[in-house]
Amino acid sequence: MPELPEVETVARGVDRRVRGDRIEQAWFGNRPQSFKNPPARQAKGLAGRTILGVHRAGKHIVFELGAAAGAAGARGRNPSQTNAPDAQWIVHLGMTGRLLVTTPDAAVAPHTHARLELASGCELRFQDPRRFGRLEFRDLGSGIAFEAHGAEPLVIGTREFAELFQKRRMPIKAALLNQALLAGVGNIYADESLFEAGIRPRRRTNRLTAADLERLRLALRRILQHAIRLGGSSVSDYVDADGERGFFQLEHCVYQRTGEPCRRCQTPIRRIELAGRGTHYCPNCQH
DNA sequence: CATTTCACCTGGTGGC
DNA sequence: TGCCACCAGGTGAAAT
Repeated sequence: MPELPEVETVARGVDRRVRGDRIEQAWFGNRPQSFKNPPARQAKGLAGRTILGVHRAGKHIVFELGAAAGAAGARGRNPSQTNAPDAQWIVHLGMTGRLLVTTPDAAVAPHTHARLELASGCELRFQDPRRFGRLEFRDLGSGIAFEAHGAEPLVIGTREFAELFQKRRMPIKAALLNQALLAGVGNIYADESLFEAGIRPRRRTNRLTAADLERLRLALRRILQHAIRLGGSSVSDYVDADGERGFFQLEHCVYQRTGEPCRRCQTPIRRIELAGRGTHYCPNCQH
């Protein structure tokens, strides 16, 4: 399932392939739950725009878009010399979303909900069988720029991280999954970072010491960075923008290893349900 | 207000 | 071999 490392990998791959390209036209499907605003409006807003760059914010992929070229610039306004974006396209992959750069003649996979034809001849395709993903177009002339609600786990410092959790009483794993606190952590990396930090998932956040929280912050950062280097975790059907799988699933210590021996102490990994999610930990290494 | 639960989805899996 | 119940989980709304 796409979490921060997977989304980062996709965003980098897409950026490398489409930065500077122009969207000739866009085709959208009609499954309403895939769209935060009407697909016809998204298609119209995207057509003709230039892709200035693509980056990740939390679990979202943000396309920064420049004004439609050509005719639009002729009308008195400066043919915007600046690279300031005037629109954004925001992609959330949900559980099973894929964002792929393909050739136009590649077979269109089932559950493809959007296709962007680019001036270079490539196509950018969004497919999502389970439809937990979301597509959103924002015109920055009339709306506000996208912002992830939570802090970036790779950037946040010691004090700010501790302040996020010290006042709350929920289990630490539930807090890690809360995107309004930290943006980008999902089920895999919550379990793996709690193992690395030696903290049980049910521990209440306000009962954690400053040392616990700092170990957790560093564990999160180390694991997320390592996972990004390995192209993310391909546990179900995750692939990057070129259709390639990641390799971090080979290094999981607890996630989906129920009953298997802990890599550190050989104790069987235990599975519980927490916040409605399968949760995995080592009863010996985590306290 | 803070926290917990549940519905939304479909492909893959395991049991019979 | 076929059929079906069940599970996976990110998010936001509803419930507690």
